[in-house]
Order: sequence, then C-alpha cells, then structure tokens
Amino acid sequence: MPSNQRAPAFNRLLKSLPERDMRHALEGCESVDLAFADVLYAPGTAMAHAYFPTNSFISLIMPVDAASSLEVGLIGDEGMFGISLALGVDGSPLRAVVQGAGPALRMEAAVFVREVARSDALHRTVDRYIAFQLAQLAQTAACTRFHVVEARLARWLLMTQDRAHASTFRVTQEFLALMLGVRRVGVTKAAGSLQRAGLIRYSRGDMTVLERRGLKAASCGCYKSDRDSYQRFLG
Amino acid sequence: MPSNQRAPAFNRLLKSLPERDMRHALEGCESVDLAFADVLYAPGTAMAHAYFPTNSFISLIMPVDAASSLEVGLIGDEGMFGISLALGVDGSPLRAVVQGAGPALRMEAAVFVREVARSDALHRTVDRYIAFQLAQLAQTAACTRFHVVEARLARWLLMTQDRAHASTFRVTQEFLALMLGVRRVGVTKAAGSLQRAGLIRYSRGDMTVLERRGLKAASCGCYKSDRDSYQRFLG
DNA sequence: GACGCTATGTGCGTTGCCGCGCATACAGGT
DNA sequence: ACCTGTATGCGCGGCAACGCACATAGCGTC
Repeated sequence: MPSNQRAPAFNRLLKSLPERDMRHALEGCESVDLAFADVLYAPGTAMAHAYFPTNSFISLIMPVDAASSLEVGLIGDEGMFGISLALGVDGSPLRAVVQGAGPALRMEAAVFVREVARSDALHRTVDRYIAFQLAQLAQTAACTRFHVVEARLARWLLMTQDRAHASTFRVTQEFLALMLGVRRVGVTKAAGSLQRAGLIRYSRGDMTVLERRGLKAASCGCYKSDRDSYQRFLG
Repeated sequence: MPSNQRAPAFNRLLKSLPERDMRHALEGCESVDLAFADVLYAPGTAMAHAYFPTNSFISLIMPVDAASSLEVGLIGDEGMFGISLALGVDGSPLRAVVQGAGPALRMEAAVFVREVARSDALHRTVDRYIAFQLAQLAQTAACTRFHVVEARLARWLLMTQDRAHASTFRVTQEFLALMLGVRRVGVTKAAGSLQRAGLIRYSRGDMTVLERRGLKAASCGCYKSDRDSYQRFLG
C-alpha cells in the first residue's frame, strides 16, 4: 500500500452501529473486491446487492443521453449504496459505477432489507444517510448550475481524495469530463490552471493533490457544505 | 373557482392509504390555507409541521447566495413536505416556499413522526415518495446542467400546471428567474419565444398554458422522466 | 526502434447566458 | 389626471463553455 494511504478497515456507517447490530450486520455481509469501472447497478435492472465500501468508492451517475452524463453522488467508506432497497422500491435512475477500486462489504438485497427491518439502529443510520444524500443532490444541482468548471473540479478532487484516503489516485481527464458533464477540453483547461497554481500534479491518469488548503480555496463552498451536511446528519 | 380548475379535495399520498390508516392520519391533520410566498421552512430552523397540499403547491429552493437560488423540487397534491421528519433528522438545507396559494393539510412534526411510526402503510408511502424526490433531484441536476432555458421553462410550466390543476396561474418572470437560476431577461427571452409559438400567453403575472402538447415538445425529456419516476414509485 | 494506443494540449469560430443599464407599459391609489 | 410601483422588453459588450479538428507526448508491444 502506498505510504500516503491509510485504509480504513471498516465502513463508517456500519462502525457507528452498536456492537450487537454491527456484528449482526457484518454476518450478513460478504467481502468483495471492486474493480475500476465495474457497474454495480444499471437503471432498469433489479438491485441485487447493497454495498458498503471500506477502501473503495462508487460514483452515482445520472445518464442524460448517449454522450452526456453527470455525477450526482460519490460513495466511500462514509456511506453506502442501496438506499433504494431501504426505501422499499425496486430501482433507481442512477448508475452506480466503481470509481476507486478496492475492498467493500456487500449484502444481498433481501438480507439488507431484512437487516434494516430488524435493527432499529441500522434503520436510523440508513435514514440519516438518505437525508445526507438528499442534501448532497440539492447541493450538486446548485453547484452544477452556478459554479465554473475549475471550482467544480476542485470540489470533485477534494471529495475523491477523502474517499480514496490517499493524495494520489487514478483518474483521466476524459473520465472527469463525464463526471462534471463538460468537454474533456474544459477539464484540460481547469486542471492545467490548478496545476500551474501548484495545487495538483497529474500526468496520464495519475492525479496527485499537493495542497488541500489551496484546493479548498479554489473550490466553491459546496465542498464544505457537503461536509457540514454529513456532520449534521451523521456526525 | 375558475372553470379551468378542478380542485382535488384530497392529497393523493394520503388518499392512497388504506381506509383505517388514512382516517387516522387525517385526524392528526388540521386544514390550513397557504398564502403565496409563505415560508413553510427555512434552513437552520426547527421543522414545525409536515404539509400535505390539496390544492396548493410548494417550491423547494436551494439558496446559493444572496442573489441566486435554484428550485429543486415542486410539491403539490401528489406529494408532501416534511420527509426530513420521517428520516429522523432535524433539518434540511432547502427552503420551502408557497408557490401556489390554496388549502393544505398539515400535521405537527411530533404527530407526523408518531403516525409514520404507527402506520406501516404511511411509512411505506412516505418512503416511496422519498425515492421519488431523490430521482427528481437527480433529474433536476442533470436538466439544469444540460438543457437550455427555454426547455427548462417549458418543463417548469408543465410541472406547475399539473399541481395548480389549472391552465392559468400567477407567476412573474422575476420569480421564474429565481426558480430556474437565470436572469430575468433570460426568462423574458424564453417566455417570449414560447408565446410567439402560441404555446403560452402571459401578461403581468398571469400565465396561461395554451398548448400542453406543444409545451411538452418544447420541453426537455425531464418532464416525462419525472412523471415516469412518480408512476414507478407511487403509481 | 517503429508502431499504435491512450492521454493531454491548442486553435478557432460559435453560442447561450451574463451583468448592466435603460426604455416601455400597464395597474392601482390618491 | 397624475404618480408610483411592478412587470416586461431591449441593447451592448463580455465570458465561459461549446463543437470540431488537429497537434503533441508518453507508454506498451512486437
């Protein structure tokens, strides 16, 4: 493991549960390794599993048309994928794609539904996480509307660094363009600007955050707002 | 009541409940008349009531800064305000503002929380509505990013007409600009274009939808997507 | 060491919306 | 009839991002 990386052994949502509930939930889980670009869920299909990333992370992507899409959520060890199951519905319009390879815990859909029904603590935690997702979606909608690409890119890098637990991670400009819903060239320009400012360094898919402080200043307030929301609902 | 208006006596979420659950829920409600521009909830305050519009409607607005904001949700008789209460959290980043004056049912926060706990049917319905709100938020984020003002305006008019249960309703361009997160002049241009196409007629705050068919064609697919989501989760 | 793939960077004309300032027009009150 | 406030319309210069096409640069492969 790279020296800049400290892998969490646990998923923070599960870890926050009382001992008994956590133990029971973990018994319903299996450990899996998620590979980059794995599609964990595609709209229109049945949701087979809920996922609790430990040292991996997952993008929630809203498809618009063949060429365009927009990332509307990012899930790492602070969260989970599968809230639709907890809400008792059979699908979601969002694609779930592995963005950072690594280990995760997963639960079969039926098992997750049963666990949520039997554990009040898990149910409450999941509900609070849903509240966070709602807040994050609203924040993303506003951010996407009002903020320039460079600021949105800075926010994205900070969010990703948090979930990668590393200052270096792999991500191409092409991929960033899809996440931010802009042209690749737009990313080139914004990333070049951040690099010239000494905040990041990158080359052929290797992205390194050099100065978190500076990135925060370059980002819009949405990064901080997201963290505040998480703190309020789940902190 | 204008002839083009057919007021629903009920809120559709409540109406969908089994007789017993609905009756019990209604007993926890009081009837109120919502006035235009009433602020039902402001971020940072305690949420005092849940609202079930019958023939009124409510905007969910994400504030960005003093000058800018963005509507991320619209709640009429097909929905409710107060899902945060059901999720067991104490607040939301979204302002709730009355956009269409009219009658609604409301429940004190504590009563609503108790009802959700005691009625499985209500709980399931609220959960499904939350799933819809999540889908609508994601749709709005993508729509706001990719679609031009004219299409977004058309979508907004269709959504509002559905909830106003009337082809005429009051809305100024200034207000529309705040909802769509654009300049008032941008609305002037887009609305003028729709009017020249014979799809709408408006003057000094009186907006009339003349041709729903044409408006749908002028709008992006997001209007249809929203309705499909609602149908899937609550239909 | 040539080849090909992927990743990144550049140029150019276009567009959708911005900020700002101002002009018109209708409505209601006195 | 006048005045004032609100609603709508228009012009101008500017900017961020667009679409498209092409240029460079690293890296693996045979």
